[in-house]
Amino acid sequence: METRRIDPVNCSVARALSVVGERWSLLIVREALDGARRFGDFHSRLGIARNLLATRLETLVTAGVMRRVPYQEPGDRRRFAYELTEQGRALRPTLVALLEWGDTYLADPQGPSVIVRHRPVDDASSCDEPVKVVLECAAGHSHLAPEDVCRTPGPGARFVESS
Amino acid sequence: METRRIDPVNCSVARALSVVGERWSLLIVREALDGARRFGDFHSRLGIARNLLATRLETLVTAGVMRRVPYQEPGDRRRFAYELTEQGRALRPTLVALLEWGDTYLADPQGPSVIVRHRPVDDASSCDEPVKVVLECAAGHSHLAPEDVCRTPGPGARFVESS
DNA sequence: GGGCTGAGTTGAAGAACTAAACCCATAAAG
DNA sequence: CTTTATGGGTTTAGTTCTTCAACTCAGCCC
Repeated sequence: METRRIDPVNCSVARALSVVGERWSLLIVREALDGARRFGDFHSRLGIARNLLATRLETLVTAGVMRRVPYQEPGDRRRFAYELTEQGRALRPTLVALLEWGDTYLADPQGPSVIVRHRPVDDASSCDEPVKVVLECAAGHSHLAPEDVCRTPGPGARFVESS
Repeated sequence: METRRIDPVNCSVARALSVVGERWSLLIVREALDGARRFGDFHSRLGIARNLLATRLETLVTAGVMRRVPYQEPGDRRRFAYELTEQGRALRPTLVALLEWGDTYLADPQGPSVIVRHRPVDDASSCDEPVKVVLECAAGHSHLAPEDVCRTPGPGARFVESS
């Protein structure tokens, strides 16, 4: 029997992974969300090989996730920093989801090493409660369980035949 | 089989990525969420090399993301299928977040190829609206922007020296 | 000039990925 | 009872990615 299925490779998940699916990309984005800006920041925080860091940063810049901005500190030469674009900051939910999953199933015996809180950086005034990622539908139903959702073809769907 | 696992940083994101951060792992989980069960399902849907699929499935099984279950179809020999554990199904929000990010920034010109809807598989009765992932804090503030959250140390935090 | 620092490059070794051929057990066909 | 087909892998060979360490380069500081 032939069935038509959504082409699994023509899919935003696959495209997203082709940009941030490499071993270090999401960790680089995570450090950037946490304030890393310079080559050496990323290198020393992550322990990634320098050449790999260079090519990853370049990949992320050409993909539009990060931006290479010149800067100059007084009494120092002109250098480059890497900062997230809006596209890069939009990866926050993905990282929170991964963090939550890791905390739940691969936890350090001492508990999570990082907690994401509801507070803009450098603003001590707001609510500060831990943040979770939840699935919510357009009709307003929130906290959907993984079983409560399914994939359906969208306008850009390609189909493949399979037996 | 020996698995490498170079815990780069003590963080659940890094630990999560050491399980599902390899090139195909999340796509395998995605196909499983969409109903793939057998070796050949994954192979034909994804086009992944067979040996790699075999080791990925083994990795996912030993990591507790999938389970290897024997089954037998009438008039056929006993075979094995791979199904997600609860831990594996819990990756749904991560995949929805990646899908959303890909749809927003790497979209196919025709629009998304996949839409996730609020409906249990094979239940035509429920609301069917598209699903999004949102950040929500324990105090009930919902739809937090990436800028509204920050990382803070948790009970299991390790600290490293850096200059 | 000589040394130091941040920001990379280069190169060799090893690990991971790909593709294609091969293997094995069962079952169905001849 | 031999042959062929099929699902589910394993082997092998070749290519690409990662890693680590060593090297370069430009500008500041003495």
